Amino acid sequence: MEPKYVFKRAVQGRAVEDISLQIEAAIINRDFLPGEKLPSERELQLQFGTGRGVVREALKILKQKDLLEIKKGSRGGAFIKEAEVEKISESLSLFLKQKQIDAEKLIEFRESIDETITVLAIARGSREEKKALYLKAVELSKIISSENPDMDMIGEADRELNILLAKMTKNPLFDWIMEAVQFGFSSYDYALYETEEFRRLTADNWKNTAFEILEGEPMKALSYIGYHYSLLRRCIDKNDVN
Amino acid sequence: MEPKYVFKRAVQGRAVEDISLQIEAAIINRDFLPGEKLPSERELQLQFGTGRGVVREALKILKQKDLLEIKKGSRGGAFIKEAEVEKISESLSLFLKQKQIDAEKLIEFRESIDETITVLAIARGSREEKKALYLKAVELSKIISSENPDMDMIGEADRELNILLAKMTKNPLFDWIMEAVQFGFSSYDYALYETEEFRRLTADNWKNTAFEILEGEPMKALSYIGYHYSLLRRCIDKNDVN
DNA sequence: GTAGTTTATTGGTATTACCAAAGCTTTTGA
DNA sequence: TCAAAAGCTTTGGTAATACCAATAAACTAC
Repeated sequence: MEPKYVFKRAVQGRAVEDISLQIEAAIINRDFLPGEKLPSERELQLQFGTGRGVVREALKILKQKDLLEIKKGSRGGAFIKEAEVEKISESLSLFLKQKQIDAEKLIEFRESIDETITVLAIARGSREEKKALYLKAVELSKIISSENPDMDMIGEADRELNILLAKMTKNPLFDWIMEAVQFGFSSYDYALYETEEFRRLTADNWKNTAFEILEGEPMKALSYIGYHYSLLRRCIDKNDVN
Repeated sequence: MEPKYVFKRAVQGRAVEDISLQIEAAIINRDFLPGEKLPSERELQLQFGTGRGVVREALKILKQKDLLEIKKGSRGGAFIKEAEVEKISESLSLFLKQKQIDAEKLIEFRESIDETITVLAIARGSREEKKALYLKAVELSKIISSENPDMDMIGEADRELNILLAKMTKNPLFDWIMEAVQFGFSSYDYALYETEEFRRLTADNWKNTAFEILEGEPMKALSYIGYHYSLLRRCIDKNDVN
């Protein structure tokens, strides 16, 4: 069987770049659909008229761009991947990490985004989603009132709450931004759950927020959101020696 | 001279991943500062105890992540790079393309950010900055009322207005995000300036917005911001055949 | 028919050799 | 004396080859 798609010979001297661009273009152009498989490395090597090494380097780039998923073994290969927010936010969070942003700037930013998200979530979230959010908040409360609360579970629950909320906006951009700021800066959030007092206050506040979202009360929900960040600020101020 | 930093041997079977993670960690951890150079590929190969191929694949990944800049020749090598917003917008725009996100989602997102930016800009921008913003808005008006308005100049002025505004927040996150979402999708903004009618309305509106910011009137400024996006939406609706 | 074994495919790694670009050093020539 | 040119050296870029390792399908024995 002849290949479904034939690539052009790569230009010498910048073969890796050329190859990755050709493949990327083909994907964007929907010549390969998500789930489909690229030819094997050995086959690509022939089509591009290069060594296998450059093909591999190109594939690694595309994998990093979250365009490909690579599987080993028989019937393995490079599969076109459906882009996911998680991977995209990674690049933003990496950027933020490198820029060493201070806590207050980040909190301010997140708070503003969170307000919009909350309003949209109330407007667009389905009743099921709102219930799920509330249940997750209750779950967080339970984890926290247990004897020896597992910090990892708490962090995970907090993260999931934020993600659930962002998803309810039905706008992937909010997903993206929330994932990103959280991805790199969960450390700040952990601060909220370190002392018993803040732990309880925060969990209760999440429950209240989720409740008002369920009730469809934007102003009340927003006031709880504000309280959340006010708690966070107090925590950071106490902990940080900066 | 012995190397400044020594990496650990890479684990067999996922050497590329391991190497790229080790180097990334070292960069994030500031073991290498922007502008500094990693050891040569042949040196890294020794430190990681691997072949040169995997080192190269790892470096390509980090280059794609915008962490490295690679130069050929004597005194060449992999240099640690100062992260730039462009890369974020690139990956964001790739994501939006792949997901086929429609304009409305983008507008919605930008509008919400813009509102916060405006409020913060009024609160934190210096009088000089506010004046500069207003002057830039006047300049845009002038460009537009000229005989044959240069679309590139218009686009540039619009972009600068947004940047000025974002800078006034004194929070770089707003800067970055605005740039990121604007960069990839300036095409939509251009739509606003295509017909003579919208061109004038938009420019006037910018002037009004800047004026209210100068006056320190957040509510009035916000209402103009809202009008800006309402104009944008009408434009897109008219132009887009989707 | 099912469990275990073999085998073919495909990505992962190592090695080696050579090319190409770019900076540095030496030579050349006025 | 000094500047242009030639050559040298370092370092990334590419090719070719061989072998390892994982995986799924085909096969075999019971």
